[in-house]
Amino acid sequence: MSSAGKTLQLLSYFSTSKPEIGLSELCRLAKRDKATTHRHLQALEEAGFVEQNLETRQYRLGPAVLQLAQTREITVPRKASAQSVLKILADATGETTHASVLSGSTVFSLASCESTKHSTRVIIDLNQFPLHATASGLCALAFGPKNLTDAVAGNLETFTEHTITTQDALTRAIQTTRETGFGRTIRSFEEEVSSLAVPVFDSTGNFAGSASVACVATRFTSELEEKCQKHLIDASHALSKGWGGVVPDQLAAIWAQSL
Amino acid sequence: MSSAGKTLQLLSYFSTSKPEIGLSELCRLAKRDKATTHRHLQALEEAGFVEQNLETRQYRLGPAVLQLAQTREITVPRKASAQSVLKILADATGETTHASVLSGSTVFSLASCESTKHSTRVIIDLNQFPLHATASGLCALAFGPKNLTDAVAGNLETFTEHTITTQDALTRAIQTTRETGFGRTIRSFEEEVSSLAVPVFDSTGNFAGSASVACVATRFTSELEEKCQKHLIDASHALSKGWGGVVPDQLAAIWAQSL
DNA sequence: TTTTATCGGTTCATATGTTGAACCATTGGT
DNA sequence: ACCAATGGTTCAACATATGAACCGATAAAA
Repeated sequence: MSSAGKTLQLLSYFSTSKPEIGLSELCRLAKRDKATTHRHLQALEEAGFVEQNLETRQYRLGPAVLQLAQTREITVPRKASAQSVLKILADATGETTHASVLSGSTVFSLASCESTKHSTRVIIDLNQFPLHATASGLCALAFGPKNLTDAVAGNLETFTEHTITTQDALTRAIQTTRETGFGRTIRSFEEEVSSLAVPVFDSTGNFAGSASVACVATRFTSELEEKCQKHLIDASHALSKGWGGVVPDQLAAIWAQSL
Repeated sequence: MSSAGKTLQLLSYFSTSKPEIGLSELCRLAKRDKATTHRHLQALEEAGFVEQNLETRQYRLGPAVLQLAQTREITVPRKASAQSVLKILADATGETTHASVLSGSTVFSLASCESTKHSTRVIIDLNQFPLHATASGLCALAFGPKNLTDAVAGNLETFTEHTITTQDALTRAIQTTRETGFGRTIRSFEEEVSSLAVPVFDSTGNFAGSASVACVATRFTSELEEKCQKHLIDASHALSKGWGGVVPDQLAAIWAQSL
C-alpha cells in the first residue's frame, strides 16, 4: 500500500464510539510504527483532516471533512434522500434501518436510522461492510459489478460461527439473493443481528447501494421477515427514485411473485 | 511536502462549482505529473475519498467523506470548537466574548468567555438572544434566513431607551449590518453594554450563528471598536472553519474594505 | 525518593517507495 | 487520415518514507 493509502487508512479508525485517539493507541490499532504514524498524522493535520485536542493531545477528525462532505452531497445527493426513506422503513418495521453505497469494490455506510419501538436495538457503527457477511454486501455481490467477486475471493474473514467461510457457500448465497431479490444474513456478522437487504439503483441503471433492516436476532420471526420484505421493496423503489434510477423490471417481478 | 500531503491536497480542488475533475485537468490544477497524480487518485479511490464517474472517467468526491463528516459532527460539538476561539478573542480585546447559534428562528447562547483584563466585565447569562436588540440577533436577521424578519415583526420588546422599537429603524439596522458586516448595538439590550458581532457559517454555506464581543459601554471607544472588528473577523473565519463552512467572499471583501 | 511504565514526539542511517519522461491506447474533432 | 486531446502504464533514477533507538515528561508503583 502506498504511503498515502496508509495515511488515509488512519482516518478509518475514528468512529462515533472512538472519536479521539492518541498516538500510541493509533499505532496499536493500525499496527504501525510510532514515528511513521506521527508523520502521517501531521500530514492529515496540515490538511485539516484531523486536529489535536490540545488538552489531551489526542487526535480527532478535523473540519476539512465537513467541507468535503458538503461538496459530495451537493454533487451526488444521496444521504439526504436516504434519510427520510430510512425513517419510514424504521417506523414501519420497528428495527434499525440502514443505507449503504458501493464505491469501487467497497460497500460504505451512508446513513442509518434507529427505531424507537423497542428498547433493545441494533446500533450500526461501521464504516465499511464486509461483502460476504452482511445482507447489504450480498446485495452488492448479487446485483453489483461482476469483478466484486474477485474482491472477496480468498478473503472470507470469520466473524461468527454463522459467517460464510467457503467460496462455495458464498456462491450459493449470492445465487439465493439473485433468486429472491433479498440479501439475507442470520447472525453472520454479529451474533445478535439478523439482516435483510435490497439493492438500490442509480441513474446509470446500475447497482448503487443497498437498503437494509438490521433486526435483533431473537425478534426475527417469519412474520417480521415478511413485514421487512414488504417495506424494503418500497424502500428500494423510493431510494432508487431519489438517486435517479429505477428498479429493473425483472427484479420487481421477482419481488411481486414472492408476496 | 509528503506524498500523503500531496495526495490529500488533491481533494481540495473539488468544490461545488467544480465537482468532477478529469486526470489531465487535475494535473494542471495541482501542477503535477500525470503518473503521480494518477497514483494518488488511485490511493484516494481505494479509500473511498474519490470515485470515478464511469461514463466520463472523471473523478468526484467519494462516500467516505460523508462518514467522516458524520462522525465529526456527532463527536465534535460546536461548543467545543467555539471555546478556544472565544478565548483568543477575549484575550485580544479584553472584553467578554460570546458565541450563539441559530436554531429555527431563535438565537441560542452557545458559549461565552470573560476576559480577566478588567475587573468590570459583562456577564452574559442569557439563553436566548432577542433578535432586534442584540448584535448577534442583528447578524441573524441580516445574514440568516429571510423568514426571520417575520419572527420579530410586531414583537419589538423594549429593554432600554436605546432599544430599536420600530419596524423602520430595525430595517435600517439590518441594512447597516449587511453593509458593514458587523452587527452593532449600543446600550440597546442592557444600559451598560455595547456589542459588536459577526456572522458564522456552517457546512451548508448558510448562516449558522454569531460571534460577538460585549463591551462595558463606557469603555467602548472607537479605538476599541476597531480592535474588536479586526479580531471578530478572525473569529468568524475560525469559527466557520470549525463548523465546516467558510465566510462568503462577498462578506470577506466588505470587511477587507472597512479596514 | 527512586523505579518503572506509560505517554507524545524526534533523530538519522538505511532502503524502500515515489517520481516523471516517455510511452501506449482511445476518443473526438478537422 | 491526421492531429490533439484524453486516461492510463512502464521503469530506471533517486528522493523520501521508514523504524529502531532515543529524549523528555508525566504518573503510578516500589
